[in-house]
Amino acid sequence: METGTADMRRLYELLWVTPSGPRRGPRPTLTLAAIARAGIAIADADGLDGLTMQRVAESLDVTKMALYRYVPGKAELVALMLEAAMGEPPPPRAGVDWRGQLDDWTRQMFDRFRHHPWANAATIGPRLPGPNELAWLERVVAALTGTGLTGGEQLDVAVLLIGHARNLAQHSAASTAETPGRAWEAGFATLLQGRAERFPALDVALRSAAAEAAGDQALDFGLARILDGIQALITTRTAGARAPEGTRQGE
Amino acid sequence: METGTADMRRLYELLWVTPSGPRRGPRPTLTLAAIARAGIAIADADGLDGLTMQRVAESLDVTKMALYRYVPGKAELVALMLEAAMGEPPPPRAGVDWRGQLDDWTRQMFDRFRHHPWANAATIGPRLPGPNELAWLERVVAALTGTGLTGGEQLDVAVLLIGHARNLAQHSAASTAETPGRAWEAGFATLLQGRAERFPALDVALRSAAAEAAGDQALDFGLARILDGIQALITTRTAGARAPEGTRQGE
DNA sequence: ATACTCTGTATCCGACGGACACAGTTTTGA
DNA sequence: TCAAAACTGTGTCCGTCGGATACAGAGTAT
Repeated sequence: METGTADMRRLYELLWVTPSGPRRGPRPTLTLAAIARAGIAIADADGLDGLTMQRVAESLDVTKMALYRYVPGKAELVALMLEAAMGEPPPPRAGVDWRGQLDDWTRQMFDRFRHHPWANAATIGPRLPGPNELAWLERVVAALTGTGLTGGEQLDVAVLLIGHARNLAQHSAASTAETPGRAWEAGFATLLQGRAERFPALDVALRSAAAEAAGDQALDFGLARILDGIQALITTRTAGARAPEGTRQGE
Repeated sequence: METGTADMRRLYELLWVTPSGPRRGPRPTLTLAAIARAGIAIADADGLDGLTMQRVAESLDVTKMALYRYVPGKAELVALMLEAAMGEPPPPRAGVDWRGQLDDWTRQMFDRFRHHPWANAATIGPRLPGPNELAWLERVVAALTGTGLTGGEQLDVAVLLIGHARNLAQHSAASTAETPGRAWEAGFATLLQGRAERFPALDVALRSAAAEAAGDQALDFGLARILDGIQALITTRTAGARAPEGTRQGE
């Protein structure tokens, strides 16, 4: 792996530069988009471990090495897949305040990650963002423009929301295959059998949680808390000092 | 990979069952703890990709196959490493309210993940938690006992905070090797060169952010927002069935 | 038509995770 | 006291995967 700075340039061209000019040799039988699509289908089914250059090639009726004419390596293929799987962000609903926009945005992001569980593993470590990824980011910042938050804070909000969407998608991916609701807590409860005195508070919480509702409540809960916190900050900003909106960094 | 249910039992014994009784054959030259320590050292240096059974064995002066007498496979080794790298949670500071406890807790968790960047990749997907992991969870729930939050909500808070710590540790790991501060945003700014009309809000935010302070502000920002949101919820709960503040969100 | 360039292919290699059989060592039971 | 049993570490082997390289055919430009 270890995407060095040398491959970085190649990856940049793959993600950002559109194919150009008249070609010379025989026409390519494949497309970057088709390759990414094939990879996504495989990874959706069997995860990133099941994603093999061999399997991708077979599903496209080509040899494994043919793929390397399009993609420098597996890491770059995954980057392309990620960009394609995210897709363009949905257009913002009109007439919705920042809170509604961020709420929508986070749930959309959650859905994308949920439909492509491998995306979680693919987004660890530093990476070069693609056009779609930046477009998603743009939506958050645009929604927060005019709220009094500084540019850095707007980016911090984006980081926070992306993290929550990813985190919860991962948690819910675990419970999908098994029991629908609180499968996660169910496993913990089993572990706590006969160990209640070692984790007393956890034991009480799990027993209490078992009687509550199931579903995606963890996503809703965290999102509501985060948005409440942001709202509190915005309130103090807009109600506070009428200082000019410039980049005030002091405090 | 694909840790099936068969290996699950073996992993459970590795994580939860203490070695017992009189052994029969020759004395083992290694220890699970020593193996985990060696693996952690390697993964800290070169990541999970650099972690090889071969390298772990070499650093312990044994053959690769000798490790398989202690650990069923690499996945289980990583699980042991994770459990050891997390360690026991630090004891809660006395005389601190729930907010201070959760603040401390999240920063401690952040530090662990920051010191072991591979832990981020090791915690994707469903897994069997070890004693230490459950002990960390216990701390959060214990801190929230008596705040009026239900058991499920307490667990949701834990999920939220863990996610934030992990997420920010990952982001800060990227900027460690390069420029200390906002290296992340710097790369984005380069990408936006000549593309400002495509991502207008993002462009403005990045220019504004460049003038602000750097450092771990993203961790502080998100943590403050999250804790603010939790505090708002707790306030409505402890205030009883009285009319809560305007944080009520439609369904 | 010819030279050039690009595509897909076949072959090969090193690294890695892991299976398996074997030899040596220590404890247990007679 | 002594052999059987059980466990440890080792050497060897295999399948798979990512990737390098050289080559033959296809299509384009001059």
